Amino acid sequence: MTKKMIPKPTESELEILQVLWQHGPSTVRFVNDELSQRRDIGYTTTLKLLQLMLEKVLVLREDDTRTHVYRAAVREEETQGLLLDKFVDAAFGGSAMKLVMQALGNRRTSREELAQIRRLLNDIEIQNDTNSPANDPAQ
Amino acid sequence: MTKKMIPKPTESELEILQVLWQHGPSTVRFVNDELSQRRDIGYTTTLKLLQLMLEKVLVLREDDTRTHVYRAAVREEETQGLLLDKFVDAAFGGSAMKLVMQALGNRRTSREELAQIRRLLNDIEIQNDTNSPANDPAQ
DNA sequence: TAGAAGGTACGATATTATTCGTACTTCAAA
DNA sequence: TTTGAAGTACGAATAATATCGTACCTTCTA
Repeated sequence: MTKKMIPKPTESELEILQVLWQHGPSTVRFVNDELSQRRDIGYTTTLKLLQLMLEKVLVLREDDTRTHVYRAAVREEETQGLLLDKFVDAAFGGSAMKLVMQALGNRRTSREELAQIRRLLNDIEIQNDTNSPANDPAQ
Repeated sequence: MTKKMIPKPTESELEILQVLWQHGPSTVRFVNDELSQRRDIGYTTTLKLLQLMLEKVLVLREDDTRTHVYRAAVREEETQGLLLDKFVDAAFGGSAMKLVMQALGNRRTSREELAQIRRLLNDIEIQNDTNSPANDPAQ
């Protein structure tokens, strides 16, 4: 019954998860090639990282084949949500609002993206109206 | 001329910066009391952290008085911006958009906050129209 | 003026994350 | 059937953080 608790991935682990999320199940060689495009990293380093991630159950692997295949064991959105929560606390004193304003304020945002956000805002507003009987001034 | 390069603060350092940003220049004692409310931490640990932060010039201090007073040497928004960039890369593969959607999607957002975002979106749109001659499909 | 209270300095230790070398294994091709 | 290319396993070195003990200094007050 206990909802699967995701251990917070480290920077390097996250880098690897990105590869797996983006490309699906992959060999060590493939993951390493991807990482190598971004920075200097040895093959056995990648291998070791994946092995550690396996212990933490951040990834799963198929080892029937000689060349093992790893795949993410944690979902992208869920993991990002977890990290986002911690990040909002750590860097923005818990204010998701300040974070959103920063994120939108300090970078180019295309017309299409703006529209996308507006749609989301509408959805949220409708949901607010539907669910909460009165409005609830923050306490 | 080189714009001051902010070293990326660690988790603990950020915790301390939050205190200094929120309360202004503070003594070690005060910072430690604040941190203690959130977690177990010894006085000398806080002291040491502040001393290390002084070396990295994340904080400045007045030591004319016997009891030193520390204050943030980096601005809140600037630091948050820096961290946000890195975080977007690390956790969201560089897509600030995905981050914003997550941040808005998975938490209660009050009517007032929604309005605030809408205002920001309007500002951005106006600025887009003013500055860019045609629209620039992301490349 | 002795000594307790409350400061600072700083070395030592523990912990975590990252990195890589080396040994061993398996497979396929010459 | 040898050999070398491509794998995996895993211990150990390194680096960065975080934590704390202890020594020492300053100030107040009984």
